[in-house]
Amino acid sequence: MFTIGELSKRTGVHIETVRYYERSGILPKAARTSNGRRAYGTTDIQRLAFIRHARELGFELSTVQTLLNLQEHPDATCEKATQIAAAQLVAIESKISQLKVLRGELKRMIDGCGNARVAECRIIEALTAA
Amino acid sequence: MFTIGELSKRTGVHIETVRYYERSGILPKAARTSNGRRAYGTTDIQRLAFIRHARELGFELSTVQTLLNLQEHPDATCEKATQIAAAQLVAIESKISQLKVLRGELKRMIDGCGNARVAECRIIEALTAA
DNA sequence: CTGCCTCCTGTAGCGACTACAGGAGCAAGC
DNA sequence: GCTTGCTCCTGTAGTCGCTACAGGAGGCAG
Repeated sequence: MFTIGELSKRTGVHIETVRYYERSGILPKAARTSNGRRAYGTTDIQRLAFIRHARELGFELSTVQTLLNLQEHPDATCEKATQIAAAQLVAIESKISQLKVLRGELKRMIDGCGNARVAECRIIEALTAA
Repeated sequence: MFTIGELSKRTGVHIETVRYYERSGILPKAARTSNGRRAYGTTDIQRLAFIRHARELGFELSTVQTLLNLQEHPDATCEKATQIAAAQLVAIESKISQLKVLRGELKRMIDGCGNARVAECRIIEALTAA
């Protein structure tokens, strides 16, 4: 059993975020020591690490909740998990291609700008003319 | 002079967003007709289109504000604009490469999953083991 | 005159945190 | 024994950029 600070260090999740997770129900209400402090065990580390990794992959908290529910039913088929991951993949790919368009536009703007006066600035112009 | 609805249609910015922009100071307080409705002119379309385009490029509203200020001083050098655009380019590039990493990880997860039971699911496993 | 459309203000909600304020407990050092 | 400083607690409000109401007024067409 260790403290919230320890849990935070071991998972890289801020203390306040841990408390937020508990409040929003994605982490169960933590056990308490006699003096009212939250006490965590290895199960909690695992769950929090799962959440963190899923969040890093861009899953929303509600989706992470679904994935956690799946994890707790090892005998079910993992169709749903595949479906969720596939949807996320599509979302990420569309975000990538969208960002690439923006990158192109920004590059053109910057290249076109001779660092002269604002009046002739390609960057401002590009935004104005849009 | 036209209404907020007209302005909205012409720029593709939602009415409520226009009012939000006014509230937050990035658009000046609109002129009003005798019956209290907001009245806009071509200058407003231009400013709003500028904002919209800049937002689409991922600039934050406060940065858009800075760019608008620049636009209003045509005789200044556009160093600052270049600097802002360059910073945005860096941010977008880092986001792209980060997303590519995630894409790779998601792909591997999905490929590894044979749609069997959750217990053997590569997706859940990948998240758990992280 | 009855709908219906647009507009108005003001406030609250979203997602996922983040940042306090104000207070309690506990260990170490003087 | 007392101070200092650390971690912890709760509760609330702020962030960003909208978005979504509620509740009401004006105006036009059938």
